[in-house]
Amino acid sequence: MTARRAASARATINDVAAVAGVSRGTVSRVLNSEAYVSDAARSAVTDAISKVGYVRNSAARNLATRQSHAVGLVVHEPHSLFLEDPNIGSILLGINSALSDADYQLVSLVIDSERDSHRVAEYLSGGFVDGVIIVSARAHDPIAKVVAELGIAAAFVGHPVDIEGIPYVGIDNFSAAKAITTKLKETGRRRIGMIAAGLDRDSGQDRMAGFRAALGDAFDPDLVITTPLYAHTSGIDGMRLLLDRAPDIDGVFAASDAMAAGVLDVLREVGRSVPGDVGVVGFDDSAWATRAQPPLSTVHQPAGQLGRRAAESVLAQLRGETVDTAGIFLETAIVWRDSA
Amino acid sequence: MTARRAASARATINDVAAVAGVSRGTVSRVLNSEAYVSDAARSAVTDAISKVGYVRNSAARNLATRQSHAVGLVVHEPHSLFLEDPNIGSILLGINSALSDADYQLVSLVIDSERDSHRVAEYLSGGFVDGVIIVSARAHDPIAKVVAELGIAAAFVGHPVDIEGIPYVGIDNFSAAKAITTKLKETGRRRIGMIAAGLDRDSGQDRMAGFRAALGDAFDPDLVITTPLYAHTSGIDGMRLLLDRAPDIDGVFAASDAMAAGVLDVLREVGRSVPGDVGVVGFDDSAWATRAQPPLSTVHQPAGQLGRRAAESVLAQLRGETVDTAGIFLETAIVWRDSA
DNA sequence: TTGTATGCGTTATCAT
DNA sequence: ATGATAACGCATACAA
Repeated sequence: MTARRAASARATINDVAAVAGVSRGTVSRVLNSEAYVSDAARSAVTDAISKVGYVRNSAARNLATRQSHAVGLVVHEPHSLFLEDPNIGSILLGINSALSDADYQLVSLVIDSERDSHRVAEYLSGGFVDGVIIVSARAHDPIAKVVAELGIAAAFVGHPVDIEGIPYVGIDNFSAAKAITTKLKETGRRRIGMIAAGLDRDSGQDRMAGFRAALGDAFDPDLVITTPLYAHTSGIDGMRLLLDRAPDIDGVFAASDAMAAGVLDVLREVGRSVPGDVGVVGFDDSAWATRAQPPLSTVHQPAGQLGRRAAESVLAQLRGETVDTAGIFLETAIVWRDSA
Repeated sequence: MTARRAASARATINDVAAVAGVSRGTVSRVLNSEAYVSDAARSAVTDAISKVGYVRNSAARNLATRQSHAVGLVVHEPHSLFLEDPNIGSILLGINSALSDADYQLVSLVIDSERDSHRVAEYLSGGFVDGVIIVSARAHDPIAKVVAELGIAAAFVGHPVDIEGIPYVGIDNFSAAKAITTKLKETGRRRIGMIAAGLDRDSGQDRMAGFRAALGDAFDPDLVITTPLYAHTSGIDGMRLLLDRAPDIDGVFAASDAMAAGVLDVLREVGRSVPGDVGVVGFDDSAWATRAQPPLSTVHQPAGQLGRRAAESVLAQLRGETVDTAGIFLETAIVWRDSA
């Protein structure tokens, strides 16, 4: 057996109009639920629609309205994002949910190569989408720049440090980091270190600042290890360094659960108990946190809401509303488990 | 500061034609790299294109050609898939890569509600996409049925048990399961159990059959625990049951790494060493495998290739080629680590 | 090799 | 409240 292509001719508005005994204009009006349609005409049209099995042709509609009824989601570095970022899935679901409610289609634009980057840039300027959502852009992001210059409706999830004038939604990383560090301190720790990452984004900077604020005078810059990636291996390397610099360390704040898991591995390796000898806290409340031994105390991010709010911002812009670009910050919650 | 909407009028083929001093037809020809265009005309057109900053309007093109140059990826159960399935990210990347090469746009259609399901079904019949790829459909999947009836170009990643006539690409679950079970047996184990899942798909059935085939006469149906989900908790529950039924068990094949990790947790809890007392093997070669203590011996899936081949099948159908629907099976590899 | 004319299926404008 | 009719921007068959 072999596969075949689509066939059957599709019904058009003309067919519907003919069956309903009205004009195309009237059909179009009921399709777009406009006013000024008689009940008789309306029911005749809806009957005809189901009778001929009409479904509207989007290409023609997009051409006529100059809108695509689609919103793009730009996904950079898909490898690290899809395989490492614990929140991306929930963010995507939140976006889809909001868009779905408004009958917009989500189009995922994944950038996995230089070629993709060009294609997507062209895609965005080509009218394929009415708006765009960008997740975790880095500084000097070329696509983000294109979007800013184009003036297309857009929103960021997470805020790139070098782009202004585009609304964004994120969490208050500073307060969250400060809160969990404070809680860690309150378990009686005296020498607390941090493994910081992603300093090329606001989020990374703010987590570090929150840590520092929580410690106040007790803050020791030597006890802060910085690393580019939020990866498991970064946690391992970071903890080794920390142990070198301060053998008497008794508390660690890792800026991600993945890194915190690495910290745990090193601690087990050198025979220090958790939370007995050392208290460890993470960030994200990802699968890493529940999987770890012991399960991690960490910061929960409202990932789904992050996506939903970003989508709603784009939708509002599309409706012509004026949107504040100051940034929306969603509440986080501390989840206290057994690692501290 | 406030955000604004798109503005600037876009250049059309007419503008290009005017600047280049040729007709629209000629411009269209060089755009589609057809033959019968003089070098002079071609270079004049390309110059004009960059001069006026022309980018083609897809809606108009789609309307004229009656094609969308887009392929949909239907993603069901996004929660479990994005949050649990270790391979979905790589599959998506493989699809995108193949589509990108052919200048097709990937459109992710996520189904997260009844409403989504209807929208997507309509979307598919509405000419928004030329083809569709469906990942891990279950039996009685409504979307899969719509696709089958529509006769639209399509391919499955993984094979739903009740749909015929649509090409699919997957791995040889039977052989893979048989191979890793055999290898586990060869480490000297005598009482080997299995935790099976996803029996509503070919993949789940085949893994169980492979396990049985590897054991031959030593196969004991009492040592096979079946569970619907490939989840971590399923592994925990399954291992407890197994321990009840066969306290002398010394080997376990879990049908996913997530479940194998659960097995490990239970074993640690009851004080049995791995791989000393019990040898454990998983399936997927996901992050679970490397994160586990000890790291899991498991079956590696060529996830990226899975996606790529499915996309290529759809592309071939779109070119009008006849495609075999017998199923394509990709090679797996055993990754031997420390858990057995 | 190139230009012209027509059609793709909607929406939107203007009469009626 | 409804019906004609003109865009929308491109591809393409046909003529030249």
